[in-house]
Amino acid sequence: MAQDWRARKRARTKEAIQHSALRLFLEHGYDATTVARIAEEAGVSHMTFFRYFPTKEDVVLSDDYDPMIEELVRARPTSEPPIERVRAAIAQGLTAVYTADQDALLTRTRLLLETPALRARLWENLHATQRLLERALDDTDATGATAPLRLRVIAGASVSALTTAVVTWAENDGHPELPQLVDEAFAVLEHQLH
Amino acid sequence: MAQDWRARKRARTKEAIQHSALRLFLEHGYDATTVARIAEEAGVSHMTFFRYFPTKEDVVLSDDYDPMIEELVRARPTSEPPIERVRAAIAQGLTAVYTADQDALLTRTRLLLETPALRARLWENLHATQRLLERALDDTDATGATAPLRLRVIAGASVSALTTAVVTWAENDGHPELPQLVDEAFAVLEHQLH
DNA sequence: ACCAACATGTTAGTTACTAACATCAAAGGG
DNA sequence: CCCTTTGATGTTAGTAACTAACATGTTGGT
Repeated sequence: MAQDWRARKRARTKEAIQHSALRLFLEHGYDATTVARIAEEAGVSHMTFFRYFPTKEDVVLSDDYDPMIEELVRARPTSEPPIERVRAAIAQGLTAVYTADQDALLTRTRLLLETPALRARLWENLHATQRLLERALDDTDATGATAPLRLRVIAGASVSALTTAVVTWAENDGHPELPQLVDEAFAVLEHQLH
Repeated sequence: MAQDWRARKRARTKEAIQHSALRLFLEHGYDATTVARIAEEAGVSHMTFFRYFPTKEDVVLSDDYDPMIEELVRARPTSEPPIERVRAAIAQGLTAVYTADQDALLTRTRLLLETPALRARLWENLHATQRLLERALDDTDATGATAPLRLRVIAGASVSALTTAVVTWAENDGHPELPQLVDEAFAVLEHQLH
């Protein structure tokens, strides 16, 4: 097939850029690394960089956890309380990611938290995840209407708990294990709020 | 005094810049308004702009709610459960701000939510507020140590509930009243999580 | 062999933001 | 009343992220 060759080449180029970028970011820092330098390192022009990543930040931020989480949440029975659906889905998805890429996840999280420009975009991504959870939890999904306040608050609290766990995990150099921290964070939400 | 004259002049210049900026943002949009144009409108050079606001975003984002919230939280008796301290403090501070600047608050919130660059920075500010709450709630404040996970989760959930309420309020053109929405959001956290 | 599609390069912008130096006005001491 | 110092502002010249327009090559189908 024709498309296959194209797709593979695109994927290779994208990975090359991402790889070079992360290498340079870790070695010299995010701000000190220019897009031109990344492009040079990856053997492309700086325009090619922007064809693959709309902004410099996206090289670090792009991941595809959101679709996975959405599927997992929708897969949980609607008879469960919403917070339980989210907790279980995140626990499930997280262990998959965690066992596979633990070290990479820690390095990337550190870079994200250390770099102001990346932090800002990261928080915005989290609020996008919140909106995604709202839609996934809302069965009466009238395709455009916003979810009721209760579901929005639950989605927000869940994202916040997850974030707090990840931040704490990174600040403590990866101890204790992230899935355990996430469990503890949700336990606080569910039983220790007062 | 000498300082008074200086301080007043600085304050006037700052307000002039902020005022011109908001006017232009509302009229032509954030991205379509250049810093140079704002400076011209305010009758200063573009460098003066950056001496008062480190970035273009800060013209819209700078407010001083955080110190107020911190004081109010610390003022609540430590015998109360943490979430109740935060809820009460926010309710208290909010009604003050709300009754005084309701319209301005709505306009500004709309602008913030409509503009991607501002949204990103806004979410980051909220996470700064979360860290502030963590410190305010932590009595054993060992000046550098991070708060225990329980308090971090509570602080995060509180900020998230407040944010969700504000966003919902702005999306519904200011109905119902913001303080009521905030109350409802915290009620969900405290009694409707399962 | 030729044509269409697509990835890439080149070039020339715009704009946020920084740094170095100049200017000007007011403050305060002699 | 001058003179020095200090703080606010302007000017100029840069850097770097991003955009738009157009050119070039490379691949796949006919």
